[in-house]
Amino acid sequence: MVTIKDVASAVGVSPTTVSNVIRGNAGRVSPEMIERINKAIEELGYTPNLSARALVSSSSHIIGVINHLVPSESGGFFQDPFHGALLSGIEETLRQKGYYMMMRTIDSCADLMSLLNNWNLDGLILTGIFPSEFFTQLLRQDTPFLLVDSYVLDEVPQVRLEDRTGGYLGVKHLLEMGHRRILFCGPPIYEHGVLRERYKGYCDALQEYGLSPCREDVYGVEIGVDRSAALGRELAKRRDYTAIFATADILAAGLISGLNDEGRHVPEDISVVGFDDLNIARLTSPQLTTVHQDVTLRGCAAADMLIAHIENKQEAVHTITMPVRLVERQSVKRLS
Amino acid sequence: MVTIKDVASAVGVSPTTVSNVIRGNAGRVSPEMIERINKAIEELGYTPNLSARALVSSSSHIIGVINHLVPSESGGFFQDPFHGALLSGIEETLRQKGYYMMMRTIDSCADLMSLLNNWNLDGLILTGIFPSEFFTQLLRQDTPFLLVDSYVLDEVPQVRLEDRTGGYLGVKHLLEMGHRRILFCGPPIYEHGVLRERYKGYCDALQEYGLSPCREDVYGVEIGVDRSAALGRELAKRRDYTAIFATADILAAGLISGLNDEGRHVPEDISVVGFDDLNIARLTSPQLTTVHQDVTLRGCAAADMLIAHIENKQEAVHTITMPVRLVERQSVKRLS
DNA sequence: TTGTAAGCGTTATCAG
DNA sequence: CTGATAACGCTTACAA
Repeated sequence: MVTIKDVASAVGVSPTTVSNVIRGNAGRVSPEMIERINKAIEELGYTPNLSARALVSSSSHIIGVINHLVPSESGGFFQDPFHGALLSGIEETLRQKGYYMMMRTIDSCADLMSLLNNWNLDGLILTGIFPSEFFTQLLRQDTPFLLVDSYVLDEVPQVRLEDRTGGYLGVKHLLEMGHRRILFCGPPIYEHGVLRERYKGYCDALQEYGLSPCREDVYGVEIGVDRSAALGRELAKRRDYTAIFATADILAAGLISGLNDEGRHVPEDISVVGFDDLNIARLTSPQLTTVHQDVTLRGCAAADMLIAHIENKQEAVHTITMPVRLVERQSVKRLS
Repeated sequence: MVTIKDVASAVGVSPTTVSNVIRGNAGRVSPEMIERINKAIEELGYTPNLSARALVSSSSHIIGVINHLVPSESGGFFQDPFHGALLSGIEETLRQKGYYMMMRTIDSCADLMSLLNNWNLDGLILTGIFPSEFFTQLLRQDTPFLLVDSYVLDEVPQVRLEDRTGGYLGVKHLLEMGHRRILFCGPPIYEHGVLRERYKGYCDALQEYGLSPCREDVYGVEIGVDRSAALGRELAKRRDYTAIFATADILAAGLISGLNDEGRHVPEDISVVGFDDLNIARLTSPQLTTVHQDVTLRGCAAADMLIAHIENKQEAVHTITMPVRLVERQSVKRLS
């Protein structure tokens, strides 16, 4: 391991000077010296020891990307293609801006706090569902953090989506295609949060057509292939509706599969609209009509926003909202 | 930030003693002292600064999980559900064994070497495709590393799969169901590696039935929805085969979708066998008959094996091979 | 059983 | 423009 000292003695200067040229502390050192030192750095293959830097500067340039472990769906986090797309954006942006990404699932708030202190994390991106205890604790300290796709209170910094509009667009499309009885399927609805908003959009659209939502048209189902397929089989029994609005493509795909198992076909018998427009929306047969969001871009936005907070706490924004749009494919049938 | 010193002075002992009880260096300190110190640690909310520890012990307990960035498929790494499942296993195991996971895509070998030194990484897990230059460089230094699902030389430590058997099982199943002309679709075949093995299995099975493989039955296609669907549309034109063996479920799903676009249905017109048995295998219609592997378990195995290398370089194994089996679902039709 | 002191590689302060 | 020197929080000989 070659250190600053090695470089210094190779060139015949003090460690301080080497440090200054490394950290771009220009002005403070002569051009020819910079030249010589850079050459030595190159030749010796010097790489800064970031642990040491973190120690002395109490800033690690490490961002924690955290998922709260829900026991019922162990590993589900990574399996969900939504998170893959999100991570892709987060990782790329962090890397380009000179940050490192430490990924971890956690059980408890204490876990998270330990992690934070263990590594002097510069910031935190939280994905998934967190009990509000986490936020009260996090808000009480000063490491910036931010939520993506959590079901969450307004006070917390986050990258949001036009969820209500999304719900509205998906359901309105079904209504325009002649459907009148439309089921709403998504993870259990929380008081605040994404799903609540999408549900409101669902209601908005129904209302616009003079319809009113009813309890037995709303189904709660956890994200996951097995459970959504099971729900699909269950829904195959009902004959009093013609369409389903699902709050995630992965759910929609499972539903289609379950319906199929029971001989109900999409879109001939039942029309389905999804949400997200992930790759899988084009892998199902029929391809899924869905509400599009740019998940990867959302990851980028999250990372950008967090870094803005870290580097310049003043002017950084607290919340941003990303747009949605409807993408028509093959899973909706026009009723004559 | 509360440090060892704070704990020490709170209890009225030296930092060394505190350090000893923290690091479980028992024997060296009296029971009642241990008691008092632990109490103080608890009360003050002490958390070890791992940067400092890494600095002094030149071991960080951080494992780098690395993907080589192939420009043509930016972000593809994360999108691929295979990697999601893999990561899930890796993360869980690392965490349980007290390691931290730093994820990063890299452009070049130099990038990787910098990362390694920057953080004193204790080990490396590589996923994806790497030029052999990487391996020669990595083998030349002494941080343990390991490959999962790369297309790779034998000398490198890795978690393998019964790829040849997998190819054999999938194709044999098609043969048993009466198919005689079977296409092979996968990413471009390299001289060594996973796909080569699967292809050998394909040949094995054909040979067993007195058939011989021919060049025009082998298709190369990069992993990705668009490209595999496009290939599906292309394959819809050929009428001289009845079945396809795809080396990944995600490919199989794309193919089915593309075939569908052109009015060729699975399994009525064409039978398809996939590989991996990811969640999506149950989301396609028809559900995919596929060669199963336990991807998450493979991630666990990889992490376990790497840690064994790190903590006990002697007895750790160099390579392990995980089993496969065929899972029959609905994408293969029996020819009368 | 406990304490002292040096040192890991870096940055920051201040003096030359 | 350059260089001592201290400090970051921790571990580890070695000493008491």
